[in-house]
Amino acid sequence: MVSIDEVARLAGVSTATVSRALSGRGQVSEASRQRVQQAAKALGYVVSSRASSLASGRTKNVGVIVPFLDRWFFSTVLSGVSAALMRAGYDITLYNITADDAVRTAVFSTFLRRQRVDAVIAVAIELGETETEQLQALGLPVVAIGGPNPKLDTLTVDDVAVSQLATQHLLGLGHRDIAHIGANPEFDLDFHIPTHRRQGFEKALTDAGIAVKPAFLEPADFTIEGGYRAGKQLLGRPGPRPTAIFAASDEMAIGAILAARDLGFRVPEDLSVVGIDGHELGEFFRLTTVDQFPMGQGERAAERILQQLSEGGEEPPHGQGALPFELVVRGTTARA
Amino acid sequence: MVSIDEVARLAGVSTATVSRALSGRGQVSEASRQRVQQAAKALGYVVSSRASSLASGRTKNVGVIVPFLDRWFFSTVLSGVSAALMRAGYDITLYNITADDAVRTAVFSTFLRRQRVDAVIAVAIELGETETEQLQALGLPVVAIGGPNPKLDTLTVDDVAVSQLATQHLLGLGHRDIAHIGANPEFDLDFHIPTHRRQGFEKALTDAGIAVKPAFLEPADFTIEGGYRAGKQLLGRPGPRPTAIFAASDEMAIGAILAARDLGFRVPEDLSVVGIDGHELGEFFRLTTVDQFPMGQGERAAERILQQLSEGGEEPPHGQGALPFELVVRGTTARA
DNA sequence: CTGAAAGCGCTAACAT
DNA sequence: ATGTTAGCGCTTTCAG
Repeated sequence: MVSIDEVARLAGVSTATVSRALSGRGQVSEASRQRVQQAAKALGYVVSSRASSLASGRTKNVGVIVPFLDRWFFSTVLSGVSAALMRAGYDITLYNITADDAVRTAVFSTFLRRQRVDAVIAVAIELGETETEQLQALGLPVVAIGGPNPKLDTLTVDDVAVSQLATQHLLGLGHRDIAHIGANPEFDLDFHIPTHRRQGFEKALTDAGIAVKPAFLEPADFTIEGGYRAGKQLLGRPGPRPTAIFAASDEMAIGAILAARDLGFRVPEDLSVVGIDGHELGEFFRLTTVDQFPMGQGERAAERILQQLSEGGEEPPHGQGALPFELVVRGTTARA
Repeated sequence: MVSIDEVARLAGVSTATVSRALSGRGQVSEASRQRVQQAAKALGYVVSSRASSLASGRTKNVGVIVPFLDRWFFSTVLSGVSAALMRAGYDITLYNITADDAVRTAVFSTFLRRQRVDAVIAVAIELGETETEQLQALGLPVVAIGGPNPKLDTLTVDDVAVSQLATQHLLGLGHRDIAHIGANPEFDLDFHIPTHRRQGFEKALTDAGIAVKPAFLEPADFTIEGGYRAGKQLLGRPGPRPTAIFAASDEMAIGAILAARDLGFRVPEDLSVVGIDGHELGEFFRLTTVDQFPMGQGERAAERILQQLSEGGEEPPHGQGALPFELVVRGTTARA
């Protein structure tokens, strides 16, 4: 590996000047800068992050914690984080907190404390009291997506508002008998998203003067299969049937659509269905949904971190940032 | 941050002994080891990877290169890699090679050369001549998933055999008019997977004495939507219709199933469909498929790397390792 | 604007 | 088995 000394020698300057010219810190004459850059390129020199980070305290690396990798939402957010960070020349170290509790503990008590990262982004992780403190104790910029967490800088989408919006769309189309798929107490981890989405649904209904029918509340596990089963329940059993279904995730909405088809219902003629998320499959199923732009969430978090890393220690924009969302009307909803 | 000196002082030994006791390298008396470990725990000491890696040359970190994060296959492989590596105490630095060519170039010429990683795993990346050389020039263990690449240690699944197996399953069920969805010349990046899968299909047919009908070869882009369109083509147009469809990916198979349903065909009564991959959605659609265990691929690659990293420089198991696959018969295939 | 030199926190000979 | 010590390859004062 070619080292800084060789570059210095070839450029005819000291290693200090090479360091300054390459990092952009401190003053270097244009002439020196040129010669150093040429020398570096000629030798194929790349600054050793080991040495650089030990000397400077900066690693040019951000740690990203995610609860799942193999689920669409998380990998899409990660994709956004990665794109924005790499563009800025940062590496990213990935911490996948799995079901394994030992791993989770180790990440907070050991992995993150190895001085390998300049900052941390936590994606949709419900942090325990201790974990939040451990994160703060790192003394690094931290941004959490999903929340809110009053102790951390957070980017959150207002789930109650999101599902209100989706429900109001159905209401606006003249639907009165609207069922809800989602709300599953046993599945209410991760910031109580299922609960919030049910609350927004109920609020929209109540505001419109419509009573919430318990029989129209079908719990499901946020998967296509779960949505399918719930759809079968809602549409297949005797008694009153809904004219529209609000599913608390796109995957459940897709499951419900498939269930409706299997039961001989046409969507949207016989049944309207709306979801939430902006899932990649939504387009294919022509699903009306509320997009929450997961890729953009990742990019935003990354930019926020980069900003805190560049600002020479200005007061961090600590607070609860609101994430955008948008109703996307496609083909699965129509007039009642 | 508590440093090694404080631990040494508290334990009443030198920093060298602390280092030895904590890393497990060199001889330390049981008594000293105990005292050091207690002191370290009491102070909450974690070895600084910056300092440690500069001094030792080891980073306890593996670089992983992936072409996409937001596609099921890649994120699932990554998930396997991550699980295995974290279990061994390794961090993973993620390099997402996107469509952006500048980023790709930067990864090979700069990011990977920062001395931040001990080894590299390349997931399903068709490496150029130069890139392969750059990887070798790092002087680190490298394992590539997908291939083969004669210059690197590689883990590959035999795509020709995989699709032969799937096709033979259809043949065994008595099907003679079998269509193929996949093979798309414009989409033939990434190790020519589309081409290999078509070859296996044709080989199985030929071996069974059946001529390949060009009209039964429908190109598609490996998405559900692409499979849907291809299915519509195959089943909707005038002329002879297949009794079975071999789709070169599960997502296309699912699209084809949906197309068949829309056209009024029952699966598997009127039409058998088989896919390839072992996609998470396969279960829901009761899809018969050839599973290639992506999570296992990631774990294997990680284990291979760990092995090379631990073996004190034994001859690396350089070679072309074969990855397992398995026919999973579910409900979308039946007798002709 | 530039160079000399003192570390950054740890590991690995080399002694003992 | 343990301590001493010389770096690892950079960055950053501090002088000039």
